Amino acid sequence: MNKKMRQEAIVRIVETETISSQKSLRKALMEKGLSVTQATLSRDLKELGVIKTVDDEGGYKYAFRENRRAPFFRSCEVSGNLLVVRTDAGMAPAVAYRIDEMGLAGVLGTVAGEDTLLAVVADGHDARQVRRELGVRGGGPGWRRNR
Amino acid sequence: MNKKMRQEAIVRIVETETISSQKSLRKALMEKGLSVTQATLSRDLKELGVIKTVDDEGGYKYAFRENRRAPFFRSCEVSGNLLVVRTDAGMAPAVAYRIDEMGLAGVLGTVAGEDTLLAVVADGHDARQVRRELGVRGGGPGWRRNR
DNA sequence: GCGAATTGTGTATAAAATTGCATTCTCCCT
DNA sequence: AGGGAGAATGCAATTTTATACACAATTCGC
Repeated sequence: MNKKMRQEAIVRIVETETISSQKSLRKALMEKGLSVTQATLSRDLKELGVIKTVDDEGGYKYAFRENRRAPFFRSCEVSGNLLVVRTDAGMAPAVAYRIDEMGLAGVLGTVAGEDTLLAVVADGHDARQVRRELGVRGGGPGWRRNR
Repeated sequence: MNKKMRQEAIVRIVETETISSQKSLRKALMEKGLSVTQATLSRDLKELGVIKTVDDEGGYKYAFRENRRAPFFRSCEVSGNLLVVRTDAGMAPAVAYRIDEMGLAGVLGTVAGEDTLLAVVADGHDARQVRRELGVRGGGPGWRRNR
């Protein structure tokens, strides 16, 4: 998929270069052979949690917002009535706890290992729908770790 | 001096209300009897380090750029050779894991309950220093810096 | 107190970001 | 394979934000 590659490229660029407008980010992507409109960048940045901050010496610069949703979240797939959620090592119990806490109607319960957890979806509920309710966007590891 | 008052008002508004454009911030200031142009707000926000972030439910919202701690992190106090870290419910193991992962020289080990964890600091190391290394900002709420 | 330098602000405008809408692409289900 | 639901995206228009310039206010050295 293309969105994924593009967003990965954006992550890299934002991390390594000083970018201060979507236009110049677009240019940087062009140079990597990725063509995209500025509107899409606006959406990507929102999705990735990239914000325009003020750097210490008075300029504007894009950066990742901290407080990202769940830094430890890796991916979430559907299999039958199960959600298989992968997390950073050791984080599965915490994520499971959070899911339980949300009290989604369709979730019967969760069981967590170290970096994987299963959420069991009730008969009559759509696992895919539950996944959506969990707020899982683009599926895969678009979610970035802490540093 | 008026700038000071105005900026204090801005701080208060940004902290307490959900503002997502300079125009609506301007309106909020109007209601407090402070009249100012959008251009000045742009400059004020830059100066105060207020940025437009993406909130958890997909909207834009102004916030201070300094408030950058993990959402699950609540507080961290020092007592003797212990760090007592409070977290959101269920998150303590995950946080403990992260601290272990950092491999700080002064940390002998951690033990986590549900929303609290202890990190044991080795003799000869300063717990306060370790706390700093964990990236915990200076004491108490309301913390903010302006260069 | 007086001029020079610095700082603050408004106006107008340029630059940047967001969004409604239409279209296309991708899965997933039968 | 075919169809339908969502997701992704471009385009265009709009909204939002930043800044160049001019001028007023304040501060600082004397």
